[in-house]
Amino acid sequence: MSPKTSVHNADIAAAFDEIADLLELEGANPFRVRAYRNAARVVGELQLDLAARLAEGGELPKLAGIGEDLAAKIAEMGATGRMHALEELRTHFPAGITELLRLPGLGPKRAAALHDRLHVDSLEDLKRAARSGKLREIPGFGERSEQKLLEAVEARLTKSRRFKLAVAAQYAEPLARYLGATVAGSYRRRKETVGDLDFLVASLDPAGAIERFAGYSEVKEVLARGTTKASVVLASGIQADLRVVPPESFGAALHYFTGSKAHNIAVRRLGMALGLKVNEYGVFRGTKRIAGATEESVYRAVGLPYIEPELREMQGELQAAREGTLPTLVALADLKGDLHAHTSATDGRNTLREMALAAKAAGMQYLAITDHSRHLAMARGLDATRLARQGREIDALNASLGGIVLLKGIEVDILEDGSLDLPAEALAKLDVVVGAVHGKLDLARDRQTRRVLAAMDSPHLDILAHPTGRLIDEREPCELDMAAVMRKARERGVCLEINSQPDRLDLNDVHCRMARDMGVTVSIDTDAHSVDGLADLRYGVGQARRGWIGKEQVLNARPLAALRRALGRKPTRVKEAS
DNA sequence: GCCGTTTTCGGCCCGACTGTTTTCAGTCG
Repeated sequence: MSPKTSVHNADIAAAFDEIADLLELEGANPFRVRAYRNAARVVGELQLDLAARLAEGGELPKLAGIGEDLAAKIAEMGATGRMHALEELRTHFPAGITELLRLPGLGPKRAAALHDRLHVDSLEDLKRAARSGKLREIPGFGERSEQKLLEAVEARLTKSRRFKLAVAAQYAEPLARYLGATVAGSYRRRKETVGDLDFLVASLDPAGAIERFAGYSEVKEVLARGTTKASVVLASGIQADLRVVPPESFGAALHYFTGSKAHNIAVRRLGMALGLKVNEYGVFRGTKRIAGATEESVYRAVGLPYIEPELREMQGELQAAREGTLPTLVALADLKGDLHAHTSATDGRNTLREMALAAKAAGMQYLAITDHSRHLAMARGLDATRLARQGREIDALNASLGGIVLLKGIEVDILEDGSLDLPAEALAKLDVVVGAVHGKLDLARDRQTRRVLAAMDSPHLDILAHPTGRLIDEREPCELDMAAVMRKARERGVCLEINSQPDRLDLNDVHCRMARDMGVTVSIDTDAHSVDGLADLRYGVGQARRGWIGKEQVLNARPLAALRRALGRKPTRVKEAS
């Protein structure tokens, strides 16, 4: 087989991560492990498709943290679809062992102990061992960790496998291009994770389209194959369905396969009330097709204006459509800049200058540099002195670069008592202060809420970053009274961030809608840790759109002058935090 | 395993927290 096109950056990243896991279990040199982890992150974030580049006979670009050895492993995987070193390592351990490491509170040392002493090799094994009370008998474990692990493993086992939107995109986009297809389903609705991929092709030659689909180089297994539809599993494990319809049905089919199911049912019901039949082939009066070539025509036939895919969740969109009050959703092109980004001064990988040039190339008017503050030791967070020095560097760059303005900022830690991790004098000199909770994510709800509300009472805080701290499928959101946070945000003129990192998407869609309904301004930011991270903005935009948010409610949809006015005009402190 | 040399070896972001220990290893960010 020629798997050249079937390897994506996400696959290479996953292989490196798995090697890192297995090396850790073996007790390998931690710096070697870190090299693999770092490489996984670099490759995973990269916008350039490495295997495609290699397949075209191109050279691997020089990437920071990828030396001779790792480059050879990437090349091997690009050429063969496999990585020998990984397969060799796998033979040292049972297959399920790495999923244990994904559990919070379980690292390589204790996972190895479980394996060695209890033969726990999978989530199922762990559940049994924890239930039988055997875990607590192992040194390093106790009653409490037994209980916590049991909860974690049960939560994990009840979740079906879904792919994060940005990962799914790596598989969906090349296949859509290959087929000349549109991706429908929850992918088109920009849900944060997707279960499978739905492709739609308008063609008078369905057999040819099906043939081409089944012959795609990444197809691992053909589950079903008919004359107008087929289902396959791709090498990545994601299921892909193709439906082929004639052009006159394309809009109806696109509507049908975009969903959500509840939205479709409601639209069909509207049609029925008008004596119409709505299905994936069109809108029919009796046997006469009266609409279906475009989605607009389908909606028009049932008496509605076009409804954007992100809104089709039965969250009031039909009523709003009837009343003519559908929102005009924010679009990527509306955003004028980014207010949360890191540099190599802390845990970013690119310099100030590189970030500035990349933001300019991406068409941004401004980019706020918001490195971490001192409390985040792991990131070598900035103290007031280093922050001031960075400010001078920014002044110099702003004087020399054209076409992009760097704003001076900080991602300041919100400490456990709600105070900010830098002195007020230092914060007062900045253009924008982004505050975030990093440690102590597991405080009880009332304490966590008090902490965040107190931080928002600071006259310096402009934006509350990734408000819940969740990591999709990895870490639960912290316990927070979001309604109280939103009320405080509105009262204090603090913006809530929609963090665009594909692992975060925090605020999530529900909270975005809440912010919209409560009139809270949001800021859609990348939290980029590299120049490639700037491209994640579209994922934040997707969540904002799912939350009905329009550009007037987005801080960084404002041009620079208006942004500066907004940042400078905060309500005065209303009352001290108690 | 990478990197940058002080050029072929030695350093590599490190402090806080937790539950377990009784002085700290493991985990996290």
